[in-house]
Amino acid sequence: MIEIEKNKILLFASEKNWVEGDSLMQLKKTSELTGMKLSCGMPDIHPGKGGPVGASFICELIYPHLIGNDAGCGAGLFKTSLRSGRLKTEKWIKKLKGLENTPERDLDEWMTENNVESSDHDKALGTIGGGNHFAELNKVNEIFDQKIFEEAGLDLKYLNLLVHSGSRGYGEVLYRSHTSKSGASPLVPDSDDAINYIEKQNKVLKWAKSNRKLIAERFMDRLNGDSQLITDSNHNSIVSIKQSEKNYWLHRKGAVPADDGLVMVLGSRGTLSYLVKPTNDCEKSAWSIAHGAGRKWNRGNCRGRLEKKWGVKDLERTDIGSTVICRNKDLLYEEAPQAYKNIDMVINDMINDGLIELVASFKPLITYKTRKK
DNA sequence: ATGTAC
Repeated sequence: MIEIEKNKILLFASEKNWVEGDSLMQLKKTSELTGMKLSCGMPDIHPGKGGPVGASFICELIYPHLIGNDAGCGAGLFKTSLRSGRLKTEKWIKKLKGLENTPERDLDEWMTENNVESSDHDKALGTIGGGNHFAELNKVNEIFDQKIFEEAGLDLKYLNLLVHSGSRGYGEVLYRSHTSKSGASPLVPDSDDAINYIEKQNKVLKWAKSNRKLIAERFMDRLNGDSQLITDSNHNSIVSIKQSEKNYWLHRKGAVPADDGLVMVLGSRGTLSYLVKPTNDCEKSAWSIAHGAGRKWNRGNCRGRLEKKWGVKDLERTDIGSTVICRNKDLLYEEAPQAYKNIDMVINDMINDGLIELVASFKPLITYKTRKK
């Protein structure tokens, strides 16, 4: 951990972890906002639109623009009924299609069964979305803590599904409800607007979690199997916390709660992802840990940097042997493993700072993004 | 990131 400003700005990264300068400038700028008590950069910090991605903030006020338009975005890990000893990868790839479309099943029934409140965004429920979102079938690669692994409900003999998605248009509407008239200005806690915003946000967070569950079910419908939730954590949210009898608002942007069970730290599609157990020492990082490898290149650079050396066919197959389903060519390049930092650096930094213990690692087999051009 | 924008 590097103390950029004593008790005010902390960076949970080692000296050898390359961190883009712009993201540190953003971290500093954010720390100067009115009411900001503590700003923490995670080891996967990189520049974002309203502030850095991969950061947690403890603040007296509420700043929606720091969270952005995808509140509730997160990752869910599901155990599937597919045996890991019987891979039918080619057959599965053929069967996986249409996940970007409105669900074919009876949504009303599903929403009732799963306690999802109806909203203007029902049609998007169960769809993956764009950007870095995906649904990925994976295989346990290594178990570091057998006891926690088993207690979590995982089993080496079965494949798992990792779903990274968010709140789709619902979060966008929430974001705009504040920023269209108030921009980057804060909400004052206990004001009607603040209460209303947080209430709406909490609905959005629930919706996004349900979205991941339905994506998992739709994915497994196509492979004639089922899925069982192991752990789900969002990485874009604002929650209230109490510290020495005072109320604060904990903002997490591309950072995962460290006080709510096991967490999947996402690699790129060409590397392992890690299931970790946050430690009680995470108080020092505002009860937050990194959400993934973190971008190395911004989206606009990727195709230009990679196209000469790697074609579509190359990128559809990763070094780790997994297959990527992504018919959108720009997106295929934007989300190439090369565009991300090394997940092992992020994991090692967190271990060395005492933030996490490893439970298991997972190797991707099929990463579904979109069949639409 | 987004039922994507002048």
